[in-house]
Amino acid sequence: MTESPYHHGNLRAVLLDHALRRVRQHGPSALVLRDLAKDAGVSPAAAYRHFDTIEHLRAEVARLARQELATAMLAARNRTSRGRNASLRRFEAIGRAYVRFAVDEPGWFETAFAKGTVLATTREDPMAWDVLVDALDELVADGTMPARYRETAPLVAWASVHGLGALLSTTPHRPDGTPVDEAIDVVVAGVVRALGIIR
Amino acid sequence: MTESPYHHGNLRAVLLDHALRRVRQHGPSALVLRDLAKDAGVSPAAAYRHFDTIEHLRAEVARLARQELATAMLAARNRTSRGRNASLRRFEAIGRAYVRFAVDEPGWFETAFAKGTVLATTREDPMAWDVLVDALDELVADGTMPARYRETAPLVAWASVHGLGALLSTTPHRPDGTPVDEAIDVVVAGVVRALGIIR
DNA sequence: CCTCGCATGTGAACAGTGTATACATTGCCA
DNA sequence: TGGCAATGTATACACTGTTCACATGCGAGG
Repeated sequence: MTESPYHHGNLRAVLLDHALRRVRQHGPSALVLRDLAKDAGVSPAAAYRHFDTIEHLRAEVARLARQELATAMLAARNRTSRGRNASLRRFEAIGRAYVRFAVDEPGWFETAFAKGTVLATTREDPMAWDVLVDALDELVADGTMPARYRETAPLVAWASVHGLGALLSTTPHRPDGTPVDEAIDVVVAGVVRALGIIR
Repeated sequence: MTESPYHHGNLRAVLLDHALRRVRQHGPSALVLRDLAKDAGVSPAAAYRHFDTIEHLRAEVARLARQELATAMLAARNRTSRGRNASLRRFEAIGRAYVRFAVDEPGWFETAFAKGTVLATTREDPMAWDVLVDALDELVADGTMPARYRETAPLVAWASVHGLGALLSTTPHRPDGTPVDEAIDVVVAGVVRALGIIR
């Protein structure tokens, strides 16, 4: 495959793949049309057969980045062992994974939430949101979390981890400040208290 | 003043002023050198006598935007009446002001925390950070907040309001979701609980 | 007071962007 | 098999940031 110069068939996917790779290493600003075209061995104008404008391409890459985030959260969730306090440990693992993703993959994280790319966070790709909601339902179901906080819990939890993630991925890690892992523990513990959970 | 084409003396300040104005209305992407030069009635190259590169200009504009944020927080703090629970109401007012700034001035908020412009949030311009820390000290001093949470409180509070602000200013306000004011109330209440404060 | 030096601004150019348009190629289907 | 719609090319254009040689004028030292 990938022989004929014309019609190699999946140019759209190839462009997105290279975009995701570039953005991962060098951030959203590394997403430049002509470079992607060169990566794919194609003329710059060819991209316009698949994306009306580069903003549309950018939006799609952002969606894929958000998908990566959801995958990381889900993986962390499934990595958690069963047993005592499993629901709480799962919930904490998800939160930690969110911030970890922001720190370990700053390029993807920044891309995921770049202005103009998010049309409706919870509507369009409910994956990450659903992972959170399911974890919260579990907490209520086994009595770990008071039901009265259930309604507001998603926003409280999401704001906290998103804020920490944004701060840690934007600000270069200062050697004097709190180490990353401690910061994560602190914020996750804060969320747990905010949800009325007593350990 | 502003007569001689050459050496109008405060070009640097004028450029920053126009940049702040443009960025306020149309976001960070509206910061284009040639337009700023045109605004100031000056050749594009003139800017290079005051800024090595546009990134330096951007960084300075970001600093000014963060200063606006701190000013808004301080104003909200001082607008709070004295009386019963004054320290808590002040603290809440500060948090609300942070998110309100993100919602009401998305251009400035986004500019303030754009990647690469924040060298060390808490170090470089401690204004906003200090406002928060002072409010927390007050809470501990009058016994509203347990002292054991004092150390981790700044990070918990900051992450929450910054996260909500980032989400609300990035995501266009969806008519179906929680109204902005309710979202703010929910998150602020969450922070209060996370800090072990019982109303 | 004058003059010369240095800070500041100008003009023209260049490389790198996204994008539009006219044209070329190919796969597919009637 | 012939033609047509989908896909890719070549070229050009407007708009970025940036550089460099040159122009200007303010202010300090004779």
